[in-house]
Amino acid sequence: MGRYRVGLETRERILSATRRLLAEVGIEGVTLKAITANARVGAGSFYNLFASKDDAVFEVVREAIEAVDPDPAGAGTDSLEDLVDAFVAFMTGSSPIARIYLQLAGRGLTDPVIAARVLRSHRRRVERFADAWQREVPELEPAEAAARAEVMLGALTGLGMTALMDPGFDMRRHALALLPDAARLRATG
Amino acid sequence: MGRYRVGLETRERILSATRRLLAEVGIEGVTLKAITANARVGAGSFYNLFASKDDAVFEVVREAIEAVDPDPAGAGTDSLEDLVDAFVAFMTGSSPIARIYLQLAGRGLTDPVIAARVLRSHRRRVERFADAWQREVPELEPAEAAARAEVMLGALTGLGMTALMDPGFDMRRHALALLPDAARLRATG
DNA sequence: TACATATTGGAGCGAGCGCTCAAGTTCTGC
DNA sequence: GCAGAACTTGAGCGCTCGCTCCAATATGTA
Repeated sequence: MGRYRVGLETRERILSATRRLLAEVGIEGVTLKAITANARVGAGSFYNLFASKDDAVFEVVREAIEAVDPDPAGAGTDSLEDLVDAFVAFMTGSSPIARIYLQLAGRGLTDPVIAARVLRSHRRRVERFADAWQREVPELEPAEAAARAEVMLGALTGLGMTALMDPGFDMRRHALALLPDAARLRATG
Repeated sequence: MGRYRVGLETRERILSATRRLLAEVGIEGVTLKAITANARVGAGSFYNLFASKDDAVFEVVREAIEAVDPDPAGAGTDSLEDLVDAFVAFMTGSSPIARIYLQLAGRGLTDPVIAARVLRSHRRRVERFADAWQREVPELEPAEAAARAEVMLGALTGLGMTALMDPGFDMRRHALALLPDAARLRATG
């Protein structure tokens, strides 16, 4: 499976086509026919290199998440409004990863394996937000900071869904309302 | 569509079969064949009563949501905490339809037809929440009440997703944090 | 060069999908 | 009890799906 030069190149073309299609039509819209047509490859070539369609899809999603994940060093210097802005940009920006992420989360509602993966990345993000809350409002109990982070992320996720369905939706405006007064003033100032 | 007694009964049998199947096998598992076999009805009868398969699915979801409505008549008597409690009950209660609702919303991220339907019901709900905000805090500008309703519903949706993936998640606790102080005190007694 | 192995395209398989349609049956109001 | 609307059936249409198969060809190795 991909031992000769041409084979590896074909593999890359297939992954690239899958990536492009995931971005354009989402997880359910990705068909084998679309992938092979887009990669200009026969179905036989595809199955010479991948065990199944899902095999290719998971590989692309894995790579995409990895590319976005980094948490650069986790230095802990990001403010609450930084995090909110980053999340809004993630949802409303040009990158299609957000849509895929939410569709994956939707699958997680019935697929325990996917649910575990989604929850893990969710928890990591809640921690980041909780830390930022603590820095913003130092007198907060840690549990209270965590609770506020949870609510904030929930709201951002929900607002993101609306934003992705309704292009006219001003996600940033609503998202900023989630900030404590001081941070909101800084952000809108 | 469903004007004679038998027709209405058939309609109920179909909805009941759809409800049962949605609960048992999830949204992907519900096929027309399964519905009609389960309801002991020909495909033609189905299409005499429903415009499409999705039509029946939406109806089931709509009814499930309505079932937890604290003010089905729209009398304008529901408080903010009533609405939040109803949403939490819908998400965390015994009915498996909440899962279906969120999966439908997920499909709306790439399917414009579904997106339109989801957004329509979303807007209706935002209005209900906005009215309740207005009643709770009369000095609020209408636009501000609408904005708070939007954020609140976004948060409830996002928290619902977490709750459905993580059985240990205390959705109600986090949801109540979204209420204004007076209402929160009333709700937590 | 000779040969094994990897890679290729694409016709086509079998299954399953949502949905249509023509024909016959049942119900209701008058 | 009759007209006509509402209801019913289920074979089957047209389509798409993931995937298989295999002869032809390209590639790397000795």
